[in-house]
Parts: sequence; structure tokens; C-alpha cells
Amino acid sequence: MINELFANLNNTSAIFKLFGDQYLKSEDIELIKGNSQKLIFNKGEVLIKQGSRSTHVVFLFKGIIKHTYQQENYKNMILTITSAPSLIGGANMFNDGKNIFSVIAVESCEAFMIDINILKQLLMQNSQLALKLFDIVSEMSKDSIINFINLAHKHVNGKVADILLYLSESVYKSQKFTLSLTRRELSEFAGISEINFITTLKKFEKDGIVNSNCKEIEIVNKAQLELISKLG
Amino acid sequence: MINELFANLNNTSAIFKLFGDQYLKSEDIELIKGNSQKLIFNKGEVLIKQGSRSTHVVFLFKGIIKHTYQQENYKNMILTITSAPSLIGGANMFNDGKNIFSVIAVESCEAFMIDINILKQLLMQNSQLALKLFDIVSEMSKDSIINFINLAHKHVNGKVADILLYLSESVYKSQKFTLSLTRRELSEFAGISEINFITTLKKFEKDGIVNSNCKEIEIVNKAQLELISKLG
DNA sequence: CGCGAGCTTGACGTTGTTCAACTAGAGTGG
DNA sequence: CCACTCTAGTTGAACAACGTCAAGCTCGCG
Repeated sequence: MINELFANLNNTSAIFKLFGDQYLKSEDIELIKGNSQKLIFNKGEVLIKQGSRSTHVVFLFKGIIKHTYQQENYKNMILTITSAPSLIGGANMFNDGKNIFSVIAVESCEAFMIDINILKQLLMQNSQLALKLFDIVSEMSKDSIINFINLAHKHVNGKVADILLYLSESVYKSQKFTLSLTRRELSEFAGISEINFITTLKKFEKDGIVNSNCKEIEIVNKAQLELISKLG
Repeated sequence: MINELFANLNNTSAIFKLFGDQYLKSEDIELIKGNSQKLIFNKGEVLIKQGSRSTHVVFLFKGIIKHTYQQENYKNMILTITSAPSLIGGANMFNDGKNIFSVIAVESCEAFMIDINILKQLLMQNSQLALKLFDIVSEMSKDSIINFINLAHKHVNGKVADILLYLSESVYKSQKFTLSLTRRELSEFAGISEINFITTLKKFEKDGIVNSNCKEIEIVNKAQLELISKLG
């Protein structure tokens, strides 16, 4: 759904076109433009900080980000890895205000920061737009929840297979890709130890399912990987 | 948030009052009333079936339900346990239509089934109402996600402690309660084996933290339970 | 040339699951 | 009224899965 909506978006004006063509008057577009700013984030930089007040909704139009959750006594945890184009932070919009997660650039990113109060104001006037946003946000949280469910009761093989398929299909959109994440980060996404992630990946390599050379990953036998994912 | 909204609701007319007083015209209320029905569900009966098309949003005003997720080769999984009053199924409203979870009565329930198309129609006309619903739904999914995160990286002690605290605080709202769920169901909620759940519960009992006699559970030392939950 | 970060491997101990056996209570049919 | 059976709860023992530790490797960068 989100892909369908944001397909072919590769510059900032596209977002206005997206909303505008269907739902927004030209003065509304000007209002958003006047209260938003385009920012560039380097790898590792924080777009949204956990615990801070929500002030912006972020439209990511270039790069890859991760949602992380940190808590004392806990290991870090990566909740999602998302590539542009994507709308981020919408779910926090009407929560009393604090961001529950951090959003961090995994490679260099370009994003449009949209003032949350301006957006709210527009949504109040325009229920079609509000419902569209509702739709986008609930679709995204549905994906996260399904991901959680899978990770919650699969074993290591299934988890690693899931991650590889996810990276291939949803993030890099290719059978062969150059990772912008470390093994440690991927293990935090899978919810397993780094060492266990590595040994499992190597096992897949020995079985001829993937090739991995440090940051270069290639999925050789996708059908087999899907089978492993299914069996858990 | 949801508690605040639904506080003091104990009959069907209250839901209309809730929406109506603030946002709805009286003819809208009549429209909902004419397209909704009050139903009673016995323990174990299905309110919403996974995979079916979303046709209704459910306002649960009496009883306790569980959200479950089933998949071939998988163990059952319980995602949430929720007591009335609560709004259920809102997140699916604008997904292309299929329910991702089942909703099953854990004890006898009374619910108001609101036709989804009628509600959509109202939301289209009334953006304040749409945003309110957005707010409720995102608050609920936030709770689920935090719950998932906790379960994902805690050990058995922490998981069981979490479950007991959750049942006490959010479901039965008392230090002492009579379970309407089996040990097996609670283990599916915790994401651990039934046997491991039982042994851990018994260990807590030996340590003087809880009393458990079959369906009767009493939390004796809440502070200790919270500590265990925190330590994981 | 050396240092550090990321990656890799094997050995070991902990944690959690599975299996099997037993108990108690509730419902059923003779 | 008494077997009989079925389900839920319980316990201990064997086994498998996973995380931790220790050590070595490679590569890029100062």
C-alpha cells in the first residue's frame, strides 16, 4: 500500500504532488512547504530521538533508516529497517507526544521534516487526507506486528532467513546487495546474538543458499530460503 | 487514553453519547444505531475470524477477549488480552480488508457490532471523529508493540512477571482475581512453553510472591514482581 | 606499521523445550 | 452410583537450542 502510494517519488516536490493532486488545495501545499524543511542526515545521525517530543513527521525520500528501542538493562533492539520512500513518525502524531522509538540513519539520508501542528491543522480540515494517513500508518504497523510475530516464535534459521528475505525484497529490492548495516545490527533486528547470526549465515553459505562476503550479500537459492523461513 | 475515553461506559447507549456529545449530529447517531447490533458471545466463541473480510468494528462493553494469531506449523500465539470497555478492529478498518488476527471471547462477552462502511462514511464527513479514532487505534497498537518488545528480550521470569502484572493491572484490575484463561493460554501470551510457565509460577509461589490455586491468583508481593519484570 | 572495528570459529554452560508419568476434577454412560 | 474418559495442572529427567567466552582473523585508516 505504502509502496503503491509512494511509487516513483524521488524528489521533494513529489510529496506535495502525491497529497495535492488528490486532496490538497494549492494554498495548503504552500502552507506545508512554508513549515517544512529538507535535511540531510549522515550515517549514524539521529532523525528522531526516543523520549523526545514529537514535533515533526518525517518523509524520507532517500536513504535507509532503522527504528531502535533502548532501555536500561536491555540490549538494543531494532524494530524496523526501512528504505525510502517512506513516511515516518505518523503513528506518534496523536499520541500525547513522546516518541517511543529512535529513528537513526543507516546510510546517508535525505528527508523532509513536516511540522506536526501544520499537518494536524490540515487533517482537521480535510478528512479524506486524515483517512489516507490513517491507512498508511495502520498498514505500516501491521507489517511490524507481523514481523514481530514471526520473530517471536521462529528459531534462529527461520529468523535469519526472514531477515535476508526482508532485506532483499523490502529494503534493497534486489537478490544481490551491499549491506549498509553491520552483523551486530542485523542480529539486533533478528533478536538473537551476533555470533549466532554469523554462524547461521555461514551455514546458509555452505549449503549454497546465499553468498556473503562481508558487506556483499547475494541470495542464490531464494526458494530454499523461503522454505526455511516457513518451517521456522 | 482509551481508558479515559471509555471510562464509565457500561451500556450501549454510552458509546453514542461518547461520540455524539462531542462530534456527532443526532441523525448520525441514528445512522449508527440503525446499522449496528448488540450481540452476546459465549466463552470460546469467535467475534472476528482471522483471514475474513473486515465488516464490523466491535465495541466490547462487557467481558474479556483475546487476539490470537494462527499459522500452519506454528504454535498458537496470543497477542493481547483485553477487557471491556474497549474498541476492537479499528486498525483493520482501512486495510484493504482482511483481518490479520482472530478475536475470541475468553469469558462471556457483550459487544456492539458497528458496520464498517457506515462508520467510514461518517469519518469521511467528520475529520475530528476520524482523528479521535486514529488516536485511539495508535495508542492501542503502541501498547502492543511495547509489550512485544518486552517479551522479545526478557527471560522466563520477567515474562511471567509481566503477564501477572498485566492481568492484575489492566485486565482484572485487582491484586486477587479468578482467571478465565488456562495456563496454556497464558503461556501462549508469554511466548513460552506451558510447562515452563507453570514451573515459574510455582517458583514465584514458593518465594512468597504470589498465591495460585488453580484459577485463583493473588499477587502478594507486587514490588518484588515489578523488580523481576524490570530485571528481565 | 600498528591499532581498532568488524567478522569468524570452536568450546562450554545456561536456559528452555520436549517427553513421560501422575493427580484431580468434571462430564458421560451403563 | 460407579467406572470411564477427557481435560487441566503438575513434576522430574533428558535433550536441544542459544548465548557467552576466548581467541584469531582481516581490512581500513591514521
